[in-house]
Amino acid sequence: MSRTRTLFVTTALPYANGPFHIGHIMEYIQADIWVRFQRMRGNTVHFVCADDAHGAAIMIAAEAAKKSPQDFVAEIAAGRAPYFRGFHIAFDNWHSTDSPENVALSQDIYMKLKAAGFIATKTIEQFYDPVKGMFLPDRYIKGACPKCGAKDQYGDSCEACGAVYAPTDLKNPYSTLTGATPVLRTSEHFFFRLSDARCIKFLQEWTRGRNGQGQPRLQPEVLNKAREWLAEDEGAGGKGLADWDISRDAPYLGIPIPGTTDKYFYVWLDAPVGYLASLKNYFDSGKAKTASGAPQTFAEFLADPNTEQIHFIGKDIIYFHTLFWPAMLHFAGYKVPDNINVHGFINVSGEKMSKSRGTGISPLKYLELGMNPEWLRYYIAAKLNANVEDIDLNPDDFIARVNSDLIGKYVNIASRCASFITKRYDGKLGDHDPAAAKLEHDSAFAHDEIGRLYEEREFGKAIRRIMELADAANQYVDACKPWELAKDPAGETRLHCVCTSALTLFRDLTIYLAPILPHVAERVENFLNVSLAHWNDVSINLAAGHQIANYQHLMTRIETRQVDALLGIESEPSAGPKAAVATPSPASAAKAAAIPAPNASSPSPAAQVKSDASVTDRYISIDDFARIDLRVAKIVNAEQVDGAAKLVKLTLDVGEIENGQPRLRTVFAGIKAHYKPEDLIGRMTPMVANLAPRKTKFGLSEGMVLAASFPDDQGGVFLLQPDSGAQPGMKVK
RNA sequence: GGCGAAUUAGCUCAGUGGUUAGAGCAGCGGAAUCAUAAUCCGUUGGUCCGGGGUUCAAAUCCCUGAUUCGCCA
Repeated sequence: MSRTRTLFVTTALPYANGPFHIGHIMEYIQADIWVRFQRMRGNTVHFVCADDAHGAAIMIAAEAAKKSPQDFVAEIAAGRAPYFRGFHIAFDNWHSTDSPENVALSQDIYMKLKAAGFIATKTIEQFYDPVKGMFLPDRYIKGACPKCGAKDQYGDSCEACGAVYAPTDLKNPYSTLTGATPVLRTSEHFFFRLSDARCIKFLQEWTRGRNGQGQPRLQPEVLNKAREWLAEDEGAGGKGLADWDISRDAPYLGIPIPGTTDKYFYVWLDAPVGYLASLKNYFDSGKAKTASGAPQTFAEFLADPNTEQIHFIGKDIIYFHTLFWPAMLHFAGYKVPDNINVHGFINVSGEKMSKSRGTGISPLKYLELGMNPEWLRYYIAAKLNANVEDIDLNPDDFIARVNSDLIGKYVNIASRCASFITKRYDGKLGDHDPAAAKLEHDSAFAHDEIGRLYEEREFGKAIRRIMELADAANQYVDACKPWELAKDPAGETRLHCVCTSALTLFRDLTIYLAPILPHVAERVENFLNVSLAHWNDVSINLAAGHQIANYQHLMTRIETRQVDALLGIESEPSAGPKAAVATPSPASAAKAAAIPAPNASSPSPAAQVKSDASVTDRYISIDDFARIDLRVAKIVNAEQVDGAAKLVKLTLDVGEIENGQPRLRTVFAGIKAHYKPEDLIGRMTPMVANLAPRKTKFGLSEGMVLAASFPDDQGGVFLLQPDSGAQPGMKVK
């Protein structure tokens, strides 16, 4: 086994002016999967990120919200945790660029660049808002297009005719902050001399370089882009890199530039330094440990030549991470990144977002609807590869892929074998089936190939390979027909072997899926009573006599209605006979939206007051609620269902009459563990009377009764009950 | 405007000069009933965006057009 690695991994710093969108979550999931995989390989990983808390946009947004920037950012930051918990994203540390560490590091880097002759000054002319008393970022200047005269165009290009120009070309320009006519005003700016020959030379080498593992530092598409910027190709006009303006005049929310009284670092200078600030904060807290468990300082860690520095980012911020960032670090004498791993954007239903509509899928709403985070982790992993490609979250595909792969193929293997072991062999495994030896060997042997795919961030290919193994395992079970062996006393021994081998294959699959499905993997550890923490655990033999726990279902299927609810699609009114007219699948008719990848700290987007989208996502209308036909039901009978683990069969009187007779309904409720049937008879409870009937193994279920519980039913399940006096059939409203 | 990327089955995608273009899912037909309906076997389905060219041979290389998406000025 190769020696273990020490990794410092980051995701792009999110700009602290709004909650996370699906693009952020995608990036975090991608990086989290990769980090978990590295840890399973025995590598030491420090996985950190931070809020990007500076810049004009936050300053202006905070002012609009009548808050201090610190309070404004603190509120955003306080809302981060539910996303991480909810989606199993395990950062070691989360910090802020508005922190002492970041001030010290940014100023140190600047001073070193200055000492090395990389800082120049130049007087430039910019628009200034005389009312507000500040220089205006381009984003806050509008005016009429100089070409076609269209009004209210931004200072870079015209949305009406497509003309491109400078803000100073606008006719009748005005400040979007105050409406005032901006005036041109000069000031001295500081520049990082990217055009310096030393810089060009360094970047040409760095971009083409390889990391400590001998792999290219940049993906091919990213390298091409960088080479274009570096004007390495013939015919590029030899324009090369322009110096980078790194200062902003007061008032500005940022870090003061040493030696000045009224100038601050441009937010994009101190934003990536936030990676180091968060790491330093983590080391200073004493929580960071070496592989051997010894404490280590931030300085020691960065000075160690074996430390690998890896950044996950979206394609929109390649420029900053392949030019400025490595050059800044290098010429300030800091360690440079080993890899910049770039991903594309995530679209929803193949369509890009319309800015006015807000975001398409709210991660928070996903969680609030009780949807399983590992569904999304799996689907995103299945779509991700190592290329800079946009991926598409297609609702129908999401449902099909997750249900088919995870429930149909993967979970099913455990589900179909476990009961034999529990019921017939007292929960103890048997010998392995000699006929499965090749299958078990192939499965364990695949760990190299699958590991390589994870390492290369080819998660989609890894999943494809894993599912081939799942298919093989199901075929094996099918060929051995344990249900027939079970009928014949002579098949007893072989039945034991077959289930043992199948569960071994399931164990392997769980290890392979563990970076993607950490919560399921934990539950399988309990179920199989083994550790699955290491990639090489696939080679450990599950011995005869090994005790396993009772199987509990590991994952349920996604239901279309959940995805519809997530997308804000209203379901068909179910009152009355359903029209036999073909309607497009609700999911495929999803409101299209695309979300850009997390933009580490783009200072350009205006400080949109963007709470609207999340607010409208959070509520339903009274009409939505009225669609649910809630009625009081009397439980006239309740009985055990043979063969059902959780279900109780209820017979309900909802006050309905059919052909002069009371029409009673049958509902299967998953409350067996919490109520004795005989205690239920005679009780009143609300039920959803217009829930679409659903076939179960035990008969048709015509509605559902309402009960309260936490997710996973921890702490019990409690049937609701109306106050005394309520009669069957009364509407709940 | 210049440069670049993408376009393959109903859906999501593999496939960078070599049999008759593949997979998963969906669909269809069977089988099975261990599994919280989950499985297995078989099978339908393609103008590889359009057009032209190079080649014994093109989804693949070249030219050109369309659409989409980027980067740059």
